[in-house]
Amino acid sequence: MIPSLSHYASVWIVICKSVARSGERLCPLAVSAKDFGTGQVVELGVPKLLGIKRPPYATGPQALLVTVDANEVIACHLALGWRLPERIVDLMVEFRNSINGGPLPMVGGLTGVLLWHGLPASAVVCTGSSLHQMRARLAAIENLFERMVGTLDLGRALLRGRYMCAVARIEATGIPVEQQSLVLLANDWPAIRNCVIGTVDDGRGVFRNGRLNLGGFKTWLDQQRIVWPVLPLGTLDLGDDAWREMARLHPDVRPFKELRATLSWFDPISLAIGRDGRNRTPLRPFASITGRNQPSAKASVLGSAAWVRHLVTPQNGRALAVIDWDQQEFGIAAALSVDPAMQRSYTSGDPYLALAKTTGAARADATAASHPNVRDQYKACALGVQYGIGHTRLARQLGLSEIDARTLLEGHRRAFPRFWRWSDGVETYALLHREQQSVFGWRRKVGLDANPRSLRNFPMQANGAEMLRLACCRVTEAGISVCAPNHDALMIEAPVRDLADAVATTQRLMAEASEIVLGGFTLRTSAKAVAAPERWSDPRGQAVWSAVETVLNERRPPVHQRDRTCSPADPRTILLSVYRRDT
DNA sequence: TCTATATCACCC
DNA sequence: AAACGGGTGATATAGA
Repeated sequence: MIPSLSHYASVWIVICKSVARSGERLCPLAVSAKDFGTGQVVELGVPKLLGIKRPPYATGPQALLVTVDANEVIACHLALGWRLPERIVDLMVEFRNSINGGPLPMVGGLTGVLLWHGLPASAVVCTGSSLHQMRARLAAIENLFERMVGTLDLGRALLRGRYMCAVARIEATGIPVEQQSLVLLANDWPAIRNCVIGTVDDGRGVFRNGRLNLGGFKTWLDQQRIVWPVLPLGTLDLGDDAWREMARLHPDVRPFKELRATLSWFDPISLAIGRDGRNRTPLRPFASITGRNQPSAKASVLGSAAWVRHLVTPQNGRALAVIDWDQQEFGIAAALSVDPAMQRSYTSGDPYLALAKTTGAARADATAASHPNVRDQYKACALGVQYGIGHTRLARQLGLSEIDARTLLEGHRRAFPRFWRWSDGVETYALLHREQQSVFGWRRKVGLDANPRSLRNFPMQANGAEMLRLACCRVTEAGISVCAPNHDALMIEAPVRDLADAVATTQRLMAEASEIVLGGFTLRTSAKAVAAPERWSDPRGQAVWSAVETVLNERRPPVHQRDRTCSPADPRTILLSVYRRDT
């Protein structure tokens, strides 16, 4: 046995074969495992697998499980009712961590990793019986483990493996969506979309043929006496910033802004909805350079335009809550830079106003209500600094002169000098060591041509991801149903009477996760909840949702029919599966 | 005609 | 040369 593994009673290589239709829970087909010490092999296939009540290998703290898709293995455990492994290492995740930020293998999957390490890969791509393929995979993974084990940071690899348990649980839970509206949308989206456009446009000719009609838009702007930002060539600036700013200044612009996403790419058929009406998408953990999850945007209701979240509705007797860290990245920067002024700003509860006060732009007795504009400017400044914004873009974003934007940024530098020294150090360290890493060892290789703004942002984003992963672990391990993580937030679900407790527990665990990642500095959280039969709502998507709902209501069956279709004996889910695109 | 790249939407 | 980080994805355009 390899020395670093000597205190494990057993080390098992485990692989699974499974199928997962879009939106459905994963379905196990086969499990193969090999005892790394003794060479004993266990092979379970379909019907036998389903009759076995416990895994054919140890799962306690003395047993180490090694795999290349921990999520799949754990999902199989969940589907089979097996207890979950307490110590699991995912070699694909560890490989990704070892090369992250540098060039990727030419080939994806296990094959690419084997080739990268100069190990034979032909056996895992060869055709043959299912059992033969499983054996070839198992042998290849054993080789790979022998090659990688010396370089593994086992403690941190186990933390990432623990997160995979949370991922499998969350993916199995999914987000409840209200199916009648979804079925109506999926059934006739092009027509409904046109009706929604018509409702929002209301005869003004701003939209035509499903897209913004420039002539009609200009006419409407003239009528409204709205002066729209113009690009150097004289054409209207239809970029994101211009829309956002104009929507803020002119409420009538907002519905048009919200409509743009709907027109350009939303398609209800693409949402991955299971027959039980839950939105399940692979979270794709560690898919981004910073270690964030990266679920498919089109398959998830959380990845679509904000109005789509109005489909999220808890089932009867249940309730949902979203809990997010307040100003997470600002808080991380304050903690890691150990900037006392920045930490005081965070702790004050309103970092942006606190910054304005520190610079002298607002008096000590100012409030968000009394100084909304000053607060907005310092908010944009503080958020922009996290991404390394320059004065030109800040000026454009806020409609200020470049001089004024410089003054804002200079105020940030004077208010938080320790943060700026730390940020300089982050960039210097990354370029010197050609590497960055989060507090628990999510690494990124750095080239000398790296974008300095990316280097300076990495600690905030990567440690934010670390914090979210730890929270996912602790909240799911506390027995709370987590529907989805969302970068700085968790969506949880519980029976209505239990929700308050679940929210309180989640908030406590998220606060503790922030302390663990940030060395004692606590981040606040905020919660928003909704109970059945109410639907989730998002102010950003309100206008388009209202139009969608108006169109849908004309198409809903009359109430006496609706009662029938809602009864358990006649599940609407059958309808839904008809419209769902097969994988 | 197909693929690579760029642009512009959205999310955090 | 660009000057706001990390992504997904649809669509348009350029080039083989």
